[in-house]
Amino acid sequence: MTSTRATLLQVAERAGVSLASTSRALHGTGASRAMVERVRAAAAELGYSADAIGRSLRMKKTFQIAFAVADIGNPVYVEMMRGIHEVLAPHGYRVVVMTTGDTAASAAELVRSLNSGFVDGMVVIPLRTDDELIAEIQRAPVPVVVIGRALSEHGVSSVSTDSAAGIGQAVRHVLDRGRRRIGFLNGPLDTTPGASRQRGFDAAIGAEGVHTERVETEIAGDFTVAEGIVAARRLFDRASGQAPRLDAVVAANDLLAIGAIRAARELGLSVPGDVAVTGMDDTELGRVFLPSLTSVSLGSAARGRAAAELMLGLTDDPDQQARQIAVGPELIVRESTTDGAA
Amino acid sequence: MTSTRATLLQVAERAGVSLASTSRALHGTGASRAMVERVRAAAAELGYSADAIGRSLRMKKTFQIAFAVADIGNPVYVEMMRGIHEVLAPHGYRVVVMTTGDTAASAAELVRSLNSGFVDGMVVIPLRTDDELIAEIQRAPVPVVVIGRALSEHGVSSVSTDSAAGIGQAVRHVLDRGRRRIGFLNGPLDTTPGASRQRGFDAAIGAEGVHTERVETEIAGDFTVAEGIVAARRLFDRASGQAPRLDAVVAANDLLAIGAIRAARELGLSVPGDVAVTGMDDTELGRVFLPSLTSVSLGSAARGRAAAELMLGLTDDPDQQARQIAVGPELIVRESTTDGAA
DNA sequence: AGTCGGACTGGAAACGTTTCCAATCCGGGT
DNA sequence: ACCCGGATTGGAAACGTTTCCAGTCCGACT
Repeated sequence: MTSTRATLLQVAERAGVSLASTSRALHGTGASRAMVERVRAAAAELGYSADAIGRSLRMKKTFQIAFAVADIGNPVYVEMMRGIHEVLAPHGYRVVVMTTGDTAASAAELVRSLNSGFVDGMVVIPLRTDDELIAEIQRAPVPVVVIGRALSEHGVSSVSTDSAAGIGQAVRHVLDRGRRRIGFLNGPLDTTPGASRQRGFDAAIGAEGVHTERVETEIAGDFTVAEGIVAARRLFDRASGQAPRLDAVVAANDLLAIGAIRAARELGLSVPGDVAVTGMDDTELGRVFLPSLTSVSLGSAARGRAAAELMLGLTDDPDQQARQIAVGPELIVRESTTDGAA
Repeated sequence: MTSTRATLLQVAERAGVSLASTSRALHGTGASRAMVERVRAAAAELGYSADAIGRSLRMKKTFQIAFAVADIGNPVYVEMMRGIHEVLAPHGYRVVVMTTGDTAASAAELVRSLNSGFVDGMVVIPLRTDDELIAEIQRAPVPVVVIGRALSEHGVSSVSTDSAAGIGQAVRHVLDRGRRRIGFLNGPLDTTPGASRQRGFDAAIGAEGVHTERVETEIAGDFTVAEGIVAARRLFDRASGQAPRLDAVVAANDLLAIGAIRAARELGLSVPGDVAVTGMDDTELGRVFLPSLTSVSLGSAARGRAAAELMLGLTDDPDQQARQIAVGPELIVRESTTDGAA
């Protein structure tokens, strides 16, 4: 019952050999069979286990990767974290979670904190991106991988997904099902996802050969169910007095979509009978909801895994060229746009 | 554009003062006004920021706390992590996430890994607990706080909740609403939550003055929606041929509850009309579900915060007496047990 | 038998920080 | 003018590990 942990030096003394040999014997290279055995025995007797800090100091490697998001607790981020952890853990890396806050400046500060060297790299999902943040990423002392916008022009490694194209898939899907009066429920336009999804919607509606009777866009205060309900009410209200009621709502994420469904129910509208609803992100929430939610999967776990793979490559060779990986969106059709009749 | 980060020694040379004074000036105690200014200036010019590893080695403190759960990704754990992070971050602690795997042995191994000293403490949520795990916790070189079972008798700090009492609240609630044919949908009995919730259910049903017409228990293979659906089908099937159909299902967590609702819908049963359903954990999933889910809140975020507070106390004084905190369960009534008629 | 080379070992330095201890400085009281 | 003490300062050690370098040993080849 030693109150203090055994050190390598103590193992060395116990085994009656030098510190250097002890290290070699335990770490594994260039030690004789006999030496290894002898040292192992001594280490076992003392219950030795190597100190991570001492090792880190000497090796200049912490075996830790930071994962920074605006809000741990958001299901999408959680799934990414799971993906990241899944890839990194088998390689001996620990994952440190951090929160960026929701401004680009606070994210930049977090990136700057990498200077203290507590981690070998960082995977970050900035809600908003500006030049300062990009500059900070470029001058970071360890590899940084961005999940979100593709940043090839800045020489930053990133994992992106074409959420604009994803919204396009959703729009075409509801058009295919004969809907012509379409509402788009988006989140704040000054966020990265908000901006690109708006772009995707406008492009899809404006595309060659698309015929609609009515198109409305409404912006929610945030990407949450609560804000989704409020904004969806406005959307339906706006559409009410006038002639044709909306028969489809394309939402910028699953939470907003669920908000839309709840608002529709309040008005006595059935989903998908009166109004079809699509979400985005393919969260568990949407999967188990009633009706289950048609949603555009952006491959959260896949993006997390991809980011982790990129990171592993960069930690091996920090000077390698920045790479971009794109994960394709995929429409998952479920009950909220299809029930009974085709 | 120095390719390598500045070290304290470089700052000292630049300022033309000793290493010791430089450290004091930046860290803050026992340095003259002039010295502080001089060193600060030099540090700023070099873009110096202290190396976390060097500091950790010397101070024997990592400013990191581990959070270990079976499965990051489970909404309940995520909320706890958020609570933990919320309390710890302002004190300068980082949170390292780790997965225990679902056996007691693998959790024990994780606790043993604390010997490498990469972290100042650990908050762990063991799915299963055995003597080895407890022993490992007791001999850990840093404070360990357990969320789950109260472990006062072993001198282990823990944050617990009386989920048995919580199930009791749910049972009484459905009884109050006139339901008499009650099914209990539980998860595996060899898990900590499974065991105590079963105990709570049995106690509530067996309590003085409780009148029921029918009581059934069904065990799902896991605490998931998918397993919940399967087990709920068995529950309803079992009840079918015979006379009175179940009019309430008490589920051991929200995921199982949602599984029960889906299974009920398959059979054409309305919720809460034909069958009332309660969950446990008060997850966002349940909050936004349709119908919104009556659920027993075990205060996930609150337990996370409490565990973090305990941890802060222990890192200040590792030898202080182990403490136990209990967070009371609270029934949150929503649509799945009440709609229209009282 | 003498030399060469490979395999192994030990000494010592280095990673970047904080802090103990001794030394220096300065002003004020005698 | 001298000494005392508080306030600052610098030197050096220490935290625990890995790894460079030089040295030792031993078998094998000429």
